[in-house]
Amino acid sequence: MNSPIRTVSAGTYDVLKHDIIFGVLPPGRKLKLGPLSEAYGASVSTLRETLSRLASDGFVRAEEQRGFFVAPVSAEDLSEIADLRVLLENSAIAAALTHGDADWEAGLVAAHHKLGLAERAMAEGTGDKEAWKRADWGFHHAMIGGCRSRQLLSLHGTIFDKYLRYQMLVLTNRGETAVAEHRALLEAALSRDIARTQSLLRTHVEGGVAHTLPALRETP
Amino acid sequence: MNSPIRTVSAGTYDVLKHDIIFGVLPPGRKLKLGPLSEAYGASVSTLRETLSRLASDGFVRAEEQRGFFVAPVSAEDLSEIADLRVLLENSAIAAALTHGDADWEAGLVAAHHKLGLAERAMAEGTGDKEAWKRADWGFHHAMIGGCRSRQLLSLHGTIFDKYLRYQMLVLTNRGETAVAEHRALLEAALSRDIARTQSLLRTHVEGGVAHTLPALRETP
DNA sequence: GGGTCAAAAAATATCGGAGATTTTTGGGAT
DNA sequence: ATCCCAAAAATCTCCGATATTTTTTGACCC
Repeated sequence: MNSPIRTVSAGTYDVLKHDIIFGVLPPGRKLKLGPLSEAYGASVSTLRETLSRLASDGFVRAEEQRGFFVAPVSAEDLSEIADLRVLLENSAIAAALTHGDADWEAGLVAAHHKLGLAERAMAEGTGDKEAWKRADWGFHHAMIGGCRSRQLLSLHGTIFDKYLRYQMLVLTNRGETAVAEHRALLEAALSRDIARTQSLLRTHVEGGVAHTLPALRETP
Repeated sequence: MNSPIRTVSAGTYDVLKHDIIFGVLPPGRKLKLGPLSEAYGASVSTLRETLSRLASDGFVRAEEQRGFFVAPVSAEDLSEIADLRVLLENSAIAAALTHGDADWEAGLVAAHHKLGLAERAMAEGTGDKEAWKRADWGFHHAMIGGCRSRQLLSLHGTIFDKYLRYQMLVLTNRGETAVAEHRALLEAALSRDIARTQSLLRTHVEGGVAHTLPALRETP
């Protein structure tokens, strides 16, 4: 086993990003360097580096001479992010369904199985919200993993995380509907039906947005 | 007049990004913190912050414990970036041609006029390569400016800059061809012909790639 | 000649503090 | 009560120094 001697910066980046996505640090929250330094065990200089990176990714807003804030949320922003996710993910789907080999199919089936376990656990109340969403990411990422474009995968990853933050924010579980959509996506992908897979994805994402938007308006 | 009291960090970010895009710092070049600190007039800590941001944007590669490097280039990478540019820009074009108002049309015509001046100056040998490319960016950005999605515009801006680096790297000027393509793009956009504008853009970008790829293989 | 290993050199990652800027506080006038 | 302004507090920005890691050097052995 190789021991990943992570740097402090990389470590706090992960934790901070996680805390933003999963709502520990709510949208708009002022990120004061002093307190954060203590809370996350990194010096102010290191934290600035981390926050600058998160600002580049769009999870943090940096205002010169005024500091850092958790990126705000809005209905328009969610709508833009969802549109971009569909655009990028559908483009990747077209490429992946064209180029995908046996390994890709195997990985996709495996990821769907894990997702199924997580979804069942959630339905029974024994699940972990975070593990569930990680499995969700795993499934979608396995599907587009065969697209052969690092740039596209990288962009999609960032957009997916932004989309995920909105989902975690309102904490909605579409239960059976999402389960059925995931199964349909798997089948369409395995049968290499690009148009159908893309159409299912669009429905999948738009369904999630429709579920999220009302709850979002309550707590802006 | 608002006084732009920029921070050192923001300033070096701009200069560094510029130097990468315009080839002052060639692909793969090791970015040693000490020398850079002297050259760009910022301390090591501040430079780290800047380089981290550029790494997030994809212009710099950061390897833990080993430092920073200018992002490498490759034919595959260019191909991916060009595909993404077409995907994002065409999506924005559809929205902009749907929503664009009088201000949008006026801005587009103005940007095209400026681009024409810059192109003519280049043809006569009196032009500045950098100003020319800025005008190019101005035109394409004016076209998609009416798309109403900040997220999309932001992503497109980054991808455009990456594409631009490849163009500057091989220093090719397609002259008359590009001029004609820009005029055709303007006319198609003003007549709100989405499909035609998108088709023209794809040709425009793929033409640029075709011109860039051969020269790229010579100096990898 | 080529490979190995340890010490030296170089470069990075991190920290704490000094100086500059913004925000808050609180007294006094309208 | 509200507004204004100066002083104080809080905060950000930046730098130089220290600790840790990687790379280079070169002596030694096979």
